Amino acid sequence: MKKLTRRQQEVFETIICLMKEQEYPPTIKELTERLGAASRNTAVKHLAMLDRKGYIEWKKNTARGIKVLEHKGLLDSRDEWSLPLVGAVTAGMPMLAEENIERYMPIPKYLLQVAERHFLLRVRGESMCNAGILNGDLVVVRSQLEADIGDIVVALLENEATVKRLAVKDGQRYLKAENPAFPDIFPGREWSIQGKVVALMRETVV
Amino acid sequence: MKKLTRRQQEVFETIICLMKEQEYPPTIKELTERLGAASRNTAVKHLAMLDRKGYIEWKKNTARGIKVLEHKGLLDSRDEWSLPLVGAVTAGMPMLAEENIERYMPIPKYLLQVAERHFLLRVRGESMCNAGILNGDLVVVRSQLEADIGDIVVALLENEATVKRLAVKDGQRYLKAENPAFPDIFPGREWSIQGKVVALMRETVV
DNA sequence: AATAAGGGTGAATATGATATCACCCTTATT
DNA sequence: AATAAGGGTGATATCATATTCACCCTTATT
Repeated sequence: MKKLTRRQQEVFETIICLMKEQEYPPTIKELTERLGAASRNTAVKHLAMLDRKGYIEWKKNTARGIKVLEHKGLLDSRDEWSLPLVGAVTAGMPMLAEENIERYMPIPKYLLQVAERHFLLRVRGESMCNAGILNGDLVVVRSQLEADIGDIVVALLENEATVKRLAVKDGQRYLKAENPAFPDIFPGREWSIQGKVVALMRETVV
Repeated sequence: MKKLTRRQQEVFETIICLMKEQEYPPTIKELTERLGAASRNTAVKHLAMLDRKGYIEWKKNTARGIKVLEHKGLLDSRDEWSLPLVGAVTAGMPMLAEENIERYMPIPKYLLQVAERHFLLRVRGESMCNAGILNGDLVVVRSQLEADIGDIVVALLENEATVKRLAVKDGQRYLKAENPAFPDIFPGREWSIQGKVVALMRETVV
């Protein structure tokens, strides 16, 4: 991408700034004023240049027709997915039924490739602390009914969801707690894998 | 918030849809067309209603003057901060100098209250694994030169940054590794606290 | 039967926003 | 000395957009 002059950089940042303030792009008039310029043509020329250099997309004859293009992460819009935070995990087929969804939370895109078939779960308890998963952590789960040995999974036993590592002993699969104080679980009758933990977020209480 | 009629819900979703397509709000004309209505006044009336019911903010005499307000997480925009990912941590005053910043990454707002004085750091090594911080984790650090005993801090010793827990023994502060295999560090001559770890993100390699 | 509210039409009007012209200044580059 | 490029001014023409008015239909509610 072609480099910007100091002034062009300034104009570019002003656009981003105005977009964050208003939630939509500025008009040429607004931009002119914020730049402290007297003539709108000043803004017009800069927009044309920023468009030519690939920093924005400028649609002609369109009010606020400015689209800021990705620029080394300076612009963060559209870099997130919206995933459902699941409260109660239930056994009935549609785990993501309306009632189970507490709210939607934005998750950075770099934590997962696609948004489909993912949901969030708040971890309760210390049974996985040796795997770096603490009480209160928010885990991103990919919804799937199978998993590989060694994966950290969300399993459903008797209407209760639990996060454990999938392990095998004597040819039998079981759920291994990553904390010696907690027992491993050798599931009895009915149990199922609901998904695999693919990412994690922790907010420290300050 | 007042409930929407079926049609109003439809209009509302159409607006969000158009915003995602274009990256800026639609004009009344565009909205009218997308709704399949013949008269712009149809769109105008709906906009007025959505504004009155608190779903949007509609600025008069303004092209594309539509702001979609928060609606149970359906709209995820602007829920993130853009923080610098620091590569090399250096001793020279401006830790956040241009050269040190690898890139900017969007961080969900709920992980921290304000964006000011925060940066990101990629954790290397296993010395903090008992505190739930693993190799490769991305920690969100609040930039501060002091910290309380028990805080997990980013410390700078001899031009190297390290993440440890701040502890005290015999009245002397030291850096405690949360992994018995790693030694605690009793800093010698020059060392400093650069910040406090306030959040964490982990992306599991799938 | 009368009324209110949601939803819609069509056209005139006002105004906000964009496009473009000619022209100016300064600083490098050739 | 000539030229090109960045940066800027001011005015005008044109277009896109928003606003408003009068009027229509349907479905509940009173």
